[in-house]
Amino acid sequence: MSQTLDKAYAPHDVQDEIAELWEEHGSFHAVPDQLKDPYVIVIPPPNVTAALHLGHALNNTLQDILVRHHRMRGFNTEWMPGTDHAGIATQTVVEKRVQAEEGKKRTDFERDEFVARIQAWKDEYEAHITKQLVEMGCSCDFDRQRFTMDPVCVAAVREAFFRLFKDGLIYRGKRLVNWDPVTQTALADDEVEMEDVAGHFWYMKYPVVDESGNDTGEFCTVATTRPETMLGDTAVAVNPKDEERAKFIGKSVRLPIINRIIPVIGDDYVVVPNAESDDTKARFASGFLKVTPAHDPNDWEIGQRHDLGIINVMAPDGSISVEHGWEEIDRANADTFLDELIGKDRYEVREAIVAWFKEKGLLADVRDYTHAVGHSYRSHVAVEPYLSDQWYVKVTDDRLAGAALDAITKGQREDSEGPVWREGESFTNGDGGLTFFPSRYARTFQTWHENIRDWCISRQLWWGHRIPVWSRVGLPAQTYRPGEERTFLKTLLAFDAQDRLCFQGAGRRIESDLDVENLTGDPSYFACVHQADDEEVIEFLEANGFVQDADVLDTWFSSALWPISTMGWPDPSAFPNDIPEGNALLEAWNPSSTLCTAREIITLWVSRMTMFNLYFRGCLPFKHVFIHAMIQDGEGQKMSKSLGNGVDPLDIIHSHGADAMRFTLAGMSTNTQDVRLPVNVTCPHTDEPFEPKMVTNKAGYRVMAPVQSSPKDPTKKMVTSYGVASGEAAPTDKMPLARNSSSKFDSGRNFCNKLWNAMRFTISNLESQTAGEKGRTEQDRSLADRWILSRLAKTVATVNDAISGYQFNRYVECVYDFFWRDLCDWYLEAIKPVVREDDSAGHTARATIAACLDCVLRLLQPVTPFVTEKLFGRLNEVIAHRSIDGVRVDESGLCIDASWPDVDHGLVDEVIEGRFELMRELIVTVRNIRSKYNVPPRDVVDVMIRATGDDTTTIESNADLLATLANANLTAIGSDIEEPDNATSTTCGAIEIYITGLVDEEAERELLAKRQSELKKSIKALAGRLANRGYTDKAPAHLVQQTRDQLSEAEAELEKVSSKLA
RNA sequence: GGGCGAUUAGCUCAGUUGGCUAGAGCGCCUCCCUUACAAGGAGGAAGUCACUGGUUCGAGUCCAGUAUCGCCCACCA
Repeated sequence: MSQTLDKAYAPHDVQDEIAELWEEHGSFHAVPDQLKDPYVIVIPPPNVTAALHLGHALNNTLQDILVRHHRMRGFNTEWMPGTDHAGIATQTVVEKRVQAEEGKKRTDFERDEFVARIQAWKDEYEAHITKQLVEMGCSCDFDRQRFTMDPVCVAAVREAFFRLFKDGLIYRGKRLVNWDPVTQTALADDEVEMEDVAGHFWYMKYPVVDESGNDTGEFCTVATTRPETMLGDTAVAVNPKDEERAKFIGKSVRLPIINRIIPVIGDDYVVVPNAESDDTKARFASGFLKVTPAHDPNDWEIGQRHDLGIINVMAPDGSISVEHGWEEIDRANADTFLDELIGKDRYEVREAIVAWFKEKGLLADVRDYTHAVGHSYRSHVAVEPYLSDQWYVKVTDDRLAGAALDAITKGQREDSEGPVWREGESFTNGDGGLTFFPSRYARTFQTWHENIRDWCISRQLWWGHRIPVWSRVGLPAQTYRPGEERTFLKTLLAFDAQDRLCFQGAGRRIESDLDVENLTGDPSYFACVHQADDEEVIEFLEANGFVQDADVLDTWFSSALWPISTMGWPDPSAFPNDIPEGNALLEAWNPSSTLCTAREIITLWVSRMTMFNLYFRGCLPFKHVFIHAMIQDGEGQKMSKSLGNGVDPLDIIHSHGADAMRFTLAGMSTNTQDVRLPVNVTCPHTDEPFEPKMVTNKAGYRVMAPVQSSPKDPTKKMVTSYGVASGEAAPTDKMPLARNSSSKFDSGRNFCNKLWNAMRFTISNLESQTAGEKGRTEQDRSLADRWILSRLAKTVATVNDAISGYQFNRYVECVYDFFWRDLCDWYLEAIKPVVREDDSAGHTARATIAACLDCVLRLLQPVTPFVTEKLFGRLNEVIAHRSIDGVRVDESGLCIDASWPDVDHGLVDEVIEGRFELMRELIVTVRNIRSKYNVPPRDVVDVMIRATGDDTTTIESNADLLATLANANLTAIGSDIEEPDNATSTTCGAIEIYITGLVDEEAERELLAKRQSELKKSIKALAGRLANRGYTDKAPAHLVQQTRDQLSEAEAELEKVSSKLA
């Protein structure tokens, strides 16, 4: 039944109803369809750490625009949603929450028990995120929603790990991790906070020795901020270019206290001292660098380059220890002073060592020095670089990084060699290479791969994919009888032959009997188990003293597989409930069409997906990478939960509606890299705005304090520390957070309302008349009809072009201009007198407006789906068949399933547009006069017009437009009109306008004088340009001609204006 | 330190192979509640396009440098 539309668009009355409608129709679901071209987007899975913020809202709005657009164009369209387990971030949040609410630490729980806690958090946030997506109107195929730890994804992770392990692309290596000695856990880089510390540079003298170990009397004076690590020094380095000190290279020094003889080596890394330098380091450097590979990342690198020894001098709690990697001989040779240091804290030892050097006369100098030191965000103590064993993916291999480089599309790769993908191994869809939008980001991708380092994939966490490797590492030494061991290994080989297991020993793969025979009693085998559920293999290993690695994989390992794990790779048939289509999914939808993401993730994610997809499936994960802007707050900081400045899209939906939010966000999506979005806070109970308080967050930025209102007293606002990132309270429970909003979204809301009312007007007119078959043909069209259809044809073309080039702001602005500035401001006003008439003009106007508005709804469906769907349904009730000559639109029950407008380019008519433009200028000129003379809106003015040629015909035959739009009655027109006495006169280009009955000399002179000065200025500029020989000779002929025309027109008008003033 | 980007109206931003007499939304000023819409309509004011040079007939647009700001990566003996 036909409903009446309310006077204003109320999003909340419409959104739920429309969302249900889409769900009933299953409009979001897709199955592979060979008859259609695929259009597939796999969502960048948001972290389950926290609710989505406006950055996600932008990301998802743009994806939804692409998806809805392609769906309407008839593509086999799939948008696959899901979430990421976000290892460290999620575990941290839950740890904080448990600590805050129960006062317990993670280590107070069993591993399984704590993982269950995290799982519960994940369930809660996954539900919230899904709700946010639904409310935003995202047309994701929720039937296929995935999570990075779902069984399908687990299977993919196991397969990928196993294959890489088997192919020698996963290996075990040493790495310095950020170690927190208090909580005794490793920290991710982003959990380390830099704090400036007022410390010292100590200059310590190491005696140089000769071949027999006797002091030569020379010294190398090293400069350090961390004297305590000297116990682990294994070299002193100098820069070979350092003329003064290079002579020491090749000599040796005796490390004080320890009496270890260590070499002096040459390495470019060392800074040459320079007291005048701008570089602080050069001013403080001594030229001799103590090298402690076990306790400093750079020293580690140097150690690798020079094959130096690695001596860890600390226990996990940060005390000095000789139990974690010392040679016995070092202890034996050391001074007894060492015994006094063992077991003491690193800072205590620092002072003791400095005192010792001073006492022995080996302390050359001490200088104050303030520098940044990494601190644990948890315990706030200085982080210790700590040596540990980790798993690595050898991404430096050509099969990974090399393949990713080759994937960059021709023209976006710097060295211009183009795609180097091998002959015969064409990309699945033959589309060429990986293409970035905007193209500059291809460079980020390229440089990353050119400088890539092996990827450390193990994390000391509980939440994530457990590393599928079993070993005896770290267990008490066992006795192995060689014979039994051989039998054991041969059993492993048998499993290997069945592809159920793969193992490495002594750093390489063991795959034959010969390898087994050659093993020389080193029991540190690493066995990778292929299938997660292969109990037989696991039991066998564990029965032989093997235990599974305690670590989990880096989150990005499973994310890297996202485009294929979501589709069931490697074996979809194992998951018939999740993927009933089997292999058809991967075949049809991998590679996907577009990855839509933010630039921060190019290295972490885009790179790894590309490498893995190419390696495992031989094709790209996606063909286009679209990088959109980052949303910043009003202070220019990135919007993120951890900074406490995130805004929940549901807040904006509350204040402005989902469509308004989407419309504004899409309109902000320019090709710049940052967008600022100032927000203000409203009280949740009254929506009254109030001034937010600014606070300093942990990163040292000034941010808006999150605000909550007290549940007892809604009018009382309280500033609290932000809930979500710090793991305090979920936004859905306890006290409601105050809502954020921003006037930026007003334009979107206003637009939706305008659309709503334009439709109300149109429908009322269509209802009042039979909306039949009349008026659809070309020949009955008026100037206004033809003009608006010409504009429509151009608009559709521009929209198509904008969307295919990911120019979302252009798309939105273009439809905005057409709908508001052309259709509403001019066309609707122009047809008002005729639109209700039962004549040819009326029929044509009705058919034209119905077709135009139908097209507007379709063009806008991708960006404002709710309001357009609602109005589309309403329009359907009034008139189902809306195609007219040149404009083809199908009859569809739902806008989401409707066809994209098909408009003949032949409707574009520049002559018609020129005529309408003439009328428009005329009307604006008359309005301008009316305004200056304060003529009341209802009063009709009489105008006489002097014009020539075509202009006369155009104006005469469109006098109705003048009457309707300027409330002006054309009394006379012609080339021979004489200026009446009782009239005010003005010019509009070559046309002269007299408005009779209006006489105000002063006002008229004022207007004319203003016009005169404008014309003079213009003439001066134009004439100046033409006087320049360079311009007339070299500029394109049509431009020169245009300038001449403009000049003569302006001169003619100036003459008229001046004569009136005279 | 390496890379990327920004600087245009009071605010937030457009301006895609140089042709601009520089635009939009919000805000501001004047008038209008005219039966689609006051979340609206008509009219208006407002910018040495960060600065300095260069290329060009012509620079907001291209090049070099300076200043300020932001992001990513690496790092801080």
